[in-house]
Amino acid sequence: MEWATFAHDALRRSGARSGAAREAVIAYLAGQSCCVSAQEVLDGLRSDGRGVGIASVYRALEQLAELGLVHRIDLGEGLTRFEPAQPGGEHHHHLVCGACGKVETFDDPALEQAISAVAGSHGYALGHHDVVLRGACGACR
Amino acid sequence: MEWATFAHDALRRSGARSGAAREAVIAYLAGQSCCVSAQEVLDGLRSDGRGVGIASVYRALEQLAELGLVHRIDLGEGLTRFEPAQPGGEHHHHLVCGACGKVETFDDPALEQAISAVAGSHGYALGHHDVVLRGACGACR
DNA sequence: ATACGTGCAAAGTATTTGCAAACGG
DNA sequence: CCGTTTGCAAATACTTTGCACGTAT
Repeated sequence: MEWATFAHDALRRSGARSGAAREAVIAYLAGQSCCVSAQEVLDGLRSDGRGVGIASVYRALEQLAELGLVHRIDLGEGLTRFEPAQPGGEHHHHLVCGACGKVETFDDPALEQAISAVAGSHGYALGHHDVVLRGACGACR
Repeated sequence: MEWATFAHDALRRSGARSGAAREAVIAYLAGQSCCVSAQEVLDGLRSDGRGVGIASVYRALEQLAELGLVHRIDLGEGLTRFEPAQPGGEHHHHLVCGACGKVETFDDPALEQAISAVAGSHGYALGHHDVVLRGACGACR
């Protein structure tokens, strides 16, 4: 199922109404593969000729995050990034090159298992988790 | 070796002079086991009767971070936390309880190895990395 | 002496909130 | 209709910067 469809369903189920700004944010996010900032969302919508306000972008992202439809990602730049969350729980983490700023994603079962084991051994019911690796990418080393 | 001593040496080597505010920040951090915010550092110094300015705290933390003497940690609260970095490279990561806000630290070799393997397989020279696990702690579940 | 460190206040940036108007069910 | 959503502007929170003065070397 498309993420946008999934998001619409979840919103409807939560009792939310439909509105132009949030629809636009959902459509924009659905076309993103990796994390984007609130400002990037706004710029994307504005360049499509939509007169959206930044506050509506933040409100939409906040609402989607509360429903688990987007994940907040912090790459240490002093701003929050957001990305659509897959319903199945599949997720990836991020590798950031400190030299060129490139951001790559990765997904590693051994890492997930280690994380799960740590949470379990501390008595935690694991929720969301963020892993951000910083370093120098192949081209920049 | 004490972290404070290590920090002093590294600062001297970098050509920095000594100043009251930064000394106070170093002394405060040396007494912390886990991450603190800039405001917490300031409050700690102020309650010791020191007339330090918040700007000096930020400047000291920035300088220490650049020398690798403190690590910036982001737990997703919208502010940056700082903690003294051990010279040997030993470090820990964080578990945050979403219900009570408790922050615990952990250190897991399997996790570190998985991280190292991921970075290597992507051609990255691994630098610093942050792992933040969120969930419900034993008491809150 | 001279450059670095410091404190205050002002500026800057990201995000949130108050509010009146527009809008959906 | 009535409550949600929206855009704007103002407010807030954290962090950085400008500047005059103090201080270490």
